[in-house]
Amino acid sequence: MTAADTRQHIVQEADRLFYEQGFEATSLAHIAAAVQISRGNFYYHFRTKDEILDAVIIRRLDTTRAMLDRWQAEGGDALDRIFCFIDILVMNRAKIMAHGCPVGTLCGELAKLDHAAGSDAAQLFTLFRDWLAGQFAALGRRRDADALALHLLGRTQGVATLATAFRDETHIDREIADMRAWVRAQTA
Amino acid sequence: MTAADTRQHIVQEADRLFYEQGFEATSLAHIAAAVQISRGNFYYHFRTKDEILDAVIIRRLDTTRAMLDRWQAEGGDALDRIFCFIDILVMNRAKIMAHGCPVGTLCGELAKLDHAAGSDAAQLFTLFRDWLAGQFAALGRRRDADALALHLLGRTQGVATLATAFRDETHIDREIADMRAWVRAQTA
DNA sequence: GTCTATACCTCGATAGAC
DNA sequence: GTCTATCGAGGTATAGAC
Repeated sequence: MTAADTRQHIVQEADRLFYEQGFEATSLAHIAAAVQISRGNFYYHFRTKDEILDAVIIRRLDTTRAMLDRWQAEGGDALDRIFCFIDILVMNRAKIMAHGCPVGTLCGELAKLDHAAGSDAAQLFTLFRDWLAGQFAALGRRRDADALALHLLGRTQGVATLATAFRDETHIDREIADMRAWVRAQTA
Repeated sequence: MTAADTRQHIVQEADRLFYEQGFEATSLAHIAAAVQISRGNFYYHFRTKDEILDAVIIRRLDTTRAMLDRWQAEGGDALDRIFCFIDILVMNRAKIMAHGCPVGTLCGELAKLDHAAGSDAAQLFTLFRDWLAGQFAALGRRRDADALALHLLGRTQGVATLATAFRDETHIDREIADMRAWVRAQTA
């Protein structure tokens, strides 16, 4: 096992645990157990717990960018691409009901902790915001593209928050259908 | 200082700190310092930290019920009352940008902690949900009142989440105006 | 590069004086 | 009813053997 492999493994498991349990509630012992290394070994790869958080955020930024690029390359029109975004809620429904949106809950937790990495985490939202604005611009809504992007982003966050609290699948399905109809209405 | 006074004071400060910093990040030492009592004295009033959480949730349920009752008694129509609900976002804007929605963030944190009190915290949402459904029913939307209530509740949660992440006042104002227009359109 | 052992701190919680 | 003193567990982080 090279150092890079172990490091990547740590970041991957930390990413999952930070999402499932929260950043503060996840101890280095949890991560070490998941990666099957000792707690001491951890400090060969990272100097502090905050450094892991930074690495996790960078990892999420990378995977998010890759996902958006993939959607962009898949050859549909802007409407199809916005539906890809909404489909995140469909595909991750179970996880969202259990742990919320990975982006929204991380930003929320870091805000409460008054953590310096809060602005880095918010860049994850910015990635979606700018990408969505690009799609709405392509649909001929260049003037209010950013407002439309924020609106849709906010709708997904609201659905995720209520999904966690109520675990009401009917509500999720209805809101998703409503969002799709709203998007279609923007272009018509 | 009677025991009831001290207890009430503890719950009041715990309520504030749980909102500002989160439940887990707030230690008994924080609360004791805010109330200006010793850590030991704490255990005369509560046996565990979880018991404080229960008391905080009950306090929030009580103050929320009182607020909804006040709105109901204030003598406007259902449309005015729904606007009172939306105005929470206006009046608590600064706090929401700093710490999010007190209900949404508590439910989210307790879900990640897999905490038994999570369902109690969700009752705070249920209070708003049922009250809003009553208003929509009064507006002649009895058949889909609950769906409309959940939709509006979700919208406010989305705004709160993005407000914390972006601290973008323009976005908050725009979404509030949009929500008001949406409510008006439901009754027309 | 990974380990064991451990330092040091803060946490929730308890005991007992006043 | 409030205090001081303290316990044991578990947190982050470090030292040094292998």
